[in-house]
Amino acid sequence: MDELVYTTLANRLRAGIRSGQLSPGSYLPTESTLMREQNVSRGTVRRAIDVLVREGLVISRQGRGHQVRQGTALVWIASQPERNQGRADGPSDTWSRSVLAQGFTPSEQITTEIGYASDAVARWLALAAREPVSIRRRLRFVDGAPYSIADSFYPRSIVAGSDVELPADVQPGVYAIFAALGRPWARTVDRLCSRAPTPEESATLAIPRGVAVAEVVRRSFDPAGIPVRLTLFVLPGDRHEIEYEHAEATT
Amino acid sequence: MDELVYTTLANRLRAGIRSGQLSPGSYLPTESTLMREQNVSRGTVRRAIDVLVREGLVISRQGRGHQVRQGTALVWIASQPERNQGRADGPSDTWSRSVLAQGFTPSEQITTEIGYASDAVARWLALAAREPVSIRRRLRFVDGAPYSIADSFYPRSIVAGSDVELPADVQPGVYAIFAALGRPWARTVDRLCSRAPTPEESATLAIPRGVAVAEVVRRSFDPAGIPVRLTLFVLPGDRHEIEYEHAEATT
DNA sequence: GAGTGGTCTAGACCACGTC
DNA sequence: ACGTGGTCTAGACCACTCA
Repeated sequence: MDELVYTTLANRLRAGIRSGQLSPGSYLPTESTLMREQNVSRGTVRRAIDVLVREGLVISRQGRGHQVRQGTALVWIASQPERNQGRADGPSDTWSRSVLAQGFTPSEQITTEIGYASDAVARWLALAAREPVSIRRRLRFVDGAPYSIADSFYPRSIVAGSDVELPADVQPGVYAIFAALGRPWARTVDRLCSRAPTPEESATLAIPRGVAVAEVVRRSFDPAGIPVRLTLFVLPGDRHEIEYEHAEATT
Repeated sequence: MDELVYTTLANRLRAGIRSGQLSPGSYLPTESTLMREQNVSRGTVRRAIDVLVREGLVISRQGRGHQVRQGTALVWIASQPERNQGRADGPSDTWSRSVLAQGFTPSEQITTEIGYASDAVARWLALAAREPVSIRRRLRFVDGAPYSIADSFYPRSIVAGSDVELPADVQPGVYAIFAALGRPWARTVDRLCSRAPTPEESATLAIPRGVAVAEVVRRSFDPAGIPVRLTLFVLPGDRHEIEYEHAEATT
């Protein structure tokens, strides 16, 4: 069933990685070595390695070699997104806290801009196309390496002039500001899909060729059921696990 | 920035698909046609098409051609998994109900077996390795086509002899049975990751080459915090969106 | 400059689907 | 029998890294 040459080679290499024979951080034999040892052509060798790259086991860099990835998948806690807003002890958002708890150093680069809603954003926020929105872009880093994107979009009709538009950690939290503006949210829904990254995402997040990303569309609705906040997360699949807790599992 | 030949060709084809020029269900030009028209070699043509296959836009079949996929991504409602258990009006599980609501026909093929916990299952269920578990495998279909896998694992020490071990839709619901056994669950946590499918998954779910799957590990805990149920979902990325609702989004 | 991986070509054979 | 895509080979040139 598995007589395919590149599959067998991929399996052989994968076994070496899993068994620890090829330890994380070390390099695979070079392509020419594998060609010689396994008596296959370069195309076949590259195809086998490509399988491992797409599985997130191996990182390839031109001029360097094919390196076994360090297994550093972080857990992204998606539940209760606002639980820590405005806390005094340490960073105020759930993401930073959970990265810290896993022994790594989180950081964020926040920029804000005023723009017009794209078609997709308008659809998610139930706005007319090209209505003004306040955009808050967060590029997240773990131990200094780019990790994920979290871009929030707010209808300008709600947040114009408020602190939400400042490019900094918002105190005492975005939710509090929305509550003060009379538009607290009462319900949040996430929509996930996995897809191939766009070229821009590959570049800013340094996503290895072939790795998929999870895109999370998070919308928050006010008590009247109108969406007041949209956040788009882009989470590279090779460094993320996502965790959700169901609040009430019974009935 | 994008001078790569295969990338440009992929972009050109993708544009044709998005614009509707290449409508869903129709076939791309054959590889030899593209070679001739674009003046590139076969390897480059195949690489470009491979990009589209991995994005879930195109399906390739030997001897047939490269076909534009029909866009039929269903939404998988992950929240409140037990809400509909034991209902009389229609199918009892949330999945079937949501597929019906989206205008498709769900079906399931349920098999049960008694086995021993693998390392992974034992770890998730906090069991010793190779402890006996009751396994309930569900292969789910939409309009007759295989769609996803949902395999549940229960410690045999809890469910031995109960209706959970029957290969049928369980009445009045698995939760009710666990409650009757004195082990209702009080908390459910999902862990998601996206990865490449195993060869078996590719075969049973007919996953096109290169498409990633989302794996969802769902665990339910009894009031003492002991895991009593483990369900592993395998959801091909090209036909699924996953939706979570946050129960309490405030504070 | 030597060696690495990244891209592209040209050609071969095989497996599958259709006629 | 023919055309399709799937696999594999051999060889070329380029871009990058590192000594």
